[in-house]
Amino acid sequence: MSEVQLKDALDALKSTGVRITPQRHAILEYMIHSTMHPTADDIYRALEKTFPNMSVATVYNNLRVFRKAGLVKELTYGDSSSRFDFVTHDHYHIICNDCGKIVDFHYPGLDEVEHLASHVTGFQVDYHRLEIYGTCQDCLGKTAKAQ
Amino acid sequence: MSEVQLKDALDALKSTGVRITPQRHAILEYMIHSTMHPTADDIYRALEKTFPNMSVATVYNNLRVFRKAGLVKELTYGDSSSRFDFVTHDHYHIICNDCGKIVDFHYPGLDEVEHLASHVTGFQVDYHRLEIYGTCQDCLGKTAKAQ
DNA sequence: TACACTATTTATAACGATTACAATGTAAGA
DNA sequence: TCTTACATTGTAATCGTTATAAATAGTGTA
Repeated sequence: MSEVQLKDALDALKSTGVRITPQRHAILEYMIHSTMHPTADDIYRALEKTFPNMSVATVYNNLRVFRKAGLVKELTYGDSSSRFDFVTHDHYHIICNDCGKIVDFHYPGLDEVEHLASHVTGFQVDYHRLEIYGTCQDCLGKTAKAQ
Repeated sequence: MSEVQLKDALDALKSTGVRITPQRHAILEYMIHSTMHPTADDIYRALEKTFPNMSVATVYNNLRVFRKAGLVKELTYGDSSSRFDFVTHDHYHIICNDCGKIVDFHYPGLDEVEHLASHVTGFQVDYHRLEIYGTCQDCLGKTAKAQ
């Protein structure tokens, strides 16, 4: 399943004339298999055993390449560092304000909001971004115990 | 109208035991009268004529004070620096990918999305964030001319 | 008014994420 | 093989933001 995703991603890259280096292969593979939404540093640290002298710059460079190819989305939240999300199908994120966990969920596209916004502001709409914030069950349980 | 907003904000601050310094007054006033969504640096540069030796730290400190008091929202987008938005009533933002302009628009709350997300993930939902991206009319006009 | 206490501002140094740059390495095509 | 273009590496630089310590100003009390 994720093997197919990896193969598709590599094919997509190759078809746009991007070389598949071992580092790129490893970064993509890591992103696809990772259920969380890693930061550049997460990726760097996860791969430094396999690539002892890979540079952080390489991670950033390639994340940019993947982003331009549409394979990866950059998530910018309040905290300092960006998180990166392998693009599978459209989904939204719900984020725990206690522990920072990010969980995916699906919802039919919010076309109506886009239409209204476009109508009211005169903008040509390209896309939107939606996130929900709250507290996950683990953290709810923890605070309940602590009392 | 905005005078009332300013007075309300100052009262709200005073009631929580925060001192109203000239700098705080000026920052709040600037934010209320500004139609755009300024960065900390925008505020700093706008006020350095009136307060020639105000520090950038003062701007950041007070934005944090205002944020904790619920007077101001911090908007974190992909670009480097945060933007700050004086909280009037609930509204969403539509953002131009060309020039970065941010325009407000209203839309009835997306309760349904929150409910579904809560149901599917088990989170206790607090709030959500939605932004729409596209191109504003000015920039649409410019590219049309350029062709 | 004088004093002590606390909040606030200021100036500057430090931090951390990200990017720029130059040098080196590596792959593909003639 | 030679050439050329692309990738990686290591490091320095950048930039937004925060921490810190000293100076300043406000508040309450005697």
